[in-house]
Amino acid sequence: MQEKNGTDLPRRELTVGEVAARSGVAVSTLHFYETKGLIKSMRSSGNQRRYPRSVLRRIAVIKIAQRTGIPLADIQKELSALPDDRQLLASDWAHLSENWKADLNERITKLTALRDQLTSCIGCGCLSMRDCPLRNPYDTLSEKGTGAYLIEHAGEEQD
Amino acid sequence: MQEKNGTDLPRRELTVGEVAARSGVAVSTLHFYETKGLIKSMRSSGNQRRYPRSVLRRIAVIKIAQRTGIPLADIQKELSALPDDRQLLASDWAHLSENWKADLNERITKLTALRDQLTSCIGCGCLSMRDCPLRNPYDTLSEKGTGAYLIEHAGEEQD
DNA sequence: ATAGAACCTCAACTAAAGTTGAGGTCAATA
DNA sequence: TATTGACCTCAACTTTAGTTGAGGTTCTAT
Repeated sequence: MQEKNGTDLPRRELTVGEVAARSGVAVSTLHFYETKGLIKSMRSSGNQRRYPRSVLRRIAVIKIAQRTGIPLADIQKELSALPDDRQLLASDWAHLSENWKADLNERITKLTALRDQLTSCIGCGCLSMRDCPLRNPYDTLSEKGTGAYLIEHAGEEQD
Repeated sequence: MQEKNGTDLPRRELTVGEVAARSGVAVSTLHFYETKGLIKSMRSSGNQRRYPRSVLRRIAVIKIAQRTGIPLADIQKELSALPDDRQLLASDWAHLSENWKADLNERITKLTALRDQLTSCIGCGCLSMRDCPLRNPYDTLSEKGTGAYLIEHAGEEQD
């Protein structure tokens, strides 16, 4: 099967549809990413988008970052901080992914702590304002000493 | 300081403001939770919300579930599946938190796998469609054999 | 009794990450 | 050449989890 551009050489440029098919993101998403400055396109004579092959790697990087939980706006900032929107190099990737790995590790640490608290609190079920590690991070009253605990001590009900 | 209800007994009912202060969520959020069926209120003669003390525990449970990443709609479903909107018992808590712990574990597992892939790919930077574990989960083309790889093999550029 | 804090409802707005649709153009094929 | 699929823009809509504001009422303290 011959290439659509009428040559035997592999085309340099991809259409949106091709990029969508290969990257696994919808055409509308590519449009959206473009409005957000995450990717760029050249235009054909008829105003249709044409992408260099390197856009696929860029999209791959975006999707990996998203999987780690980084918001698109942050991804955009980091990508645009690279000199001159050039094609992503292995060294860029190393730099970006180191940052994202740190973020990811932090998230994992937090979730793991939460899980461990959950595990140790399942049998207990107290959810005590004072004592439960699951609630304490949110207990702002404890600093103020508003008398909430007096009520708790005196009352028939618990929170 | 005397209680606002003019008795020396601890009040049974809390106002929205009190619940907000104690639970750490905004009044507007309590209204919002009510529209979503996550919490309920009684009304005073003047149509103001009055809450039983047990709402605090309910809100605590909601917030814990949210921290694990459960959407409010799911939390609502699970809470409303409990018989008759009764006050949450330790056994309810055990049941709910077991479910949520399983969810959380799954999320931790996925994120950990992602981190490990990230770690092993940082030095590499290939992001190869075929070989990179970071990209492969999304590679739908690989099943179809569309010739993408022929192009990759022949081309000067990589994706 | 009255000021001011706290409360009420309802509608509109926010943010993120897109999707959907209308109305129109471009390009490859029969 | 004509059709059909792929593409274009722009606006509006979706979901989640709320927040903000307008206009009006209730509660509590002085």
